[in-house]
Amino acid sequence: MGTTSRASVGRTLVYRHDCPSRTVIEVLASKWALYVLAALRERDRPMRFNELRRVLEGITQKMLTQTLRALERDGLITRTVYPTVPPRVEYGLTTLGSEAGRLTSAIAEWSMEHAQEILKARGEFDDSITEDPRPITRSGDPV
Amino acid sequence: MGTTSRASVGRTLVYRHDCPSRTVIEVLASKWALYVLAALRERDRPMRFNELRRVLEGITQKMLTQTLRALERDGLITRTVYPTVPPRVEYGLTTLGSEAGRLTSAIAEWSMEHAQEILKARGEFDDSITEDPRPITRSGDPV
DNA sequence: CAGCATCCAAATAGATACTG
DNA sequence: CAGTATCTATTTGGATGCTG
Repeated sequence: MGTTSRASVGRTLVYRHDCPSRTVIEVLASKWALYVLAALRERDRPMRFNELRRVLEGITQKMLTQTLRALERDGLITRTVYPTVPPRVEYGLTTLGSEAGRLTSAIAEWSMEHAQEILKARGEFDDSITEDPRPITRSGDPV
Repeated sequence: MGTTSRASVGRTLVYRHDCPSRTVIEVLASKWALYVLAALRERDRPMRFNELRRVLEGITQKMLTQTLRALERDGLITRTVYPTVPPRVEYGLTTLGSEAGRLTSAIAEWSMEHAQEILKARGEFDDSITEDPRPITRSGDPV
C-alpha cells in the first residue's frame, strides 16, 4: 500500500447502490458495532455479554444483542456458549473482525484526539447560524 | 504510532457515554458521511452538490443536505458559495476532513476487499438459524 | 442549481416484563 | 447470566412541491 492506495476505492464502485460493500459498511458504520469491535480489540480476549454491557456505557441490552448478532452474522465475531449454570457466553474476534477492529479503533482514536477541535468548530457553526439564518449567499463569499 | 497505538483508545474512555468523542463518532459512523468523505478524497477536489448526488447512488437530496451540513458543522468540509446564476456551491475537504476521510476510506476499501467473504458468512449464518432457531446451546459447543 | 418545507412511512431505539 | 418478546417513542428516510 502506498500513497495512492485510495485508488482501490475505485471510481463509481463503492458508490453504486448495488455494490455489496454497502451492506458491509452499514454494519461497520454503526456506532455500537464500532465500540464493540474496539472493546474486544483493546481487551484482546473474549468478553462476556454483561461485561461488554458494562464497558459500553449507554448501550441497552437490546442494542447489544442486535449488534453482536449482526457482527456474528458477518463473521466478524464468534459466539461461544458454555452450557454451565448460570450460562456463560463469550464473544471474541475472528481474524476478519480483528482486521475490521483495527480500522474502527483508528476512528475511535482519531475522534478522541480531535474531539475538542471538532466541538469547537461545531460551537462556532451553531453560533454563526443563529445570528445569520443561513442565506444562500453569506458575507465574505467569493466573487 | 506503533503496533500498540490502540492503547490510546484507553480503557474506559471512548466507552464513556459522556466522552466527547462519541458525538464525533456518531457523525463519522453514518454511511453517507463515509461516502461523502470518500468521494471528496478520491476526486481530490471540491465537488458541487449535484455532482455528489450523482456519484453517491441512492442518496436523496434531503440526506445529502443533512450529511453535508453535519460535516460542515464539525469542520470536516467547507462550503463555498459562488453567487452566480444559477448558483454554484462547492464542497471541499478541510485538513481535518481529509484526515477523517483517510480513515473512512480505509473502511470502504476494506469492505470492498472482503465483501464476498462477509456475504458468504452471512449466508451461512442465515441458513444455520433457519434450520436451528437459535437455542441457547448449539451442537458442537464446548463443555 | 441548490436548496428548504412538509407530510408520511419505515426503521431504530428504549423501557419493561419474562425465561432457560 | 444471557438472553427473548412486546410495546411504544423517537429518529430516520423517502416523496413531493416550492424558491432564490
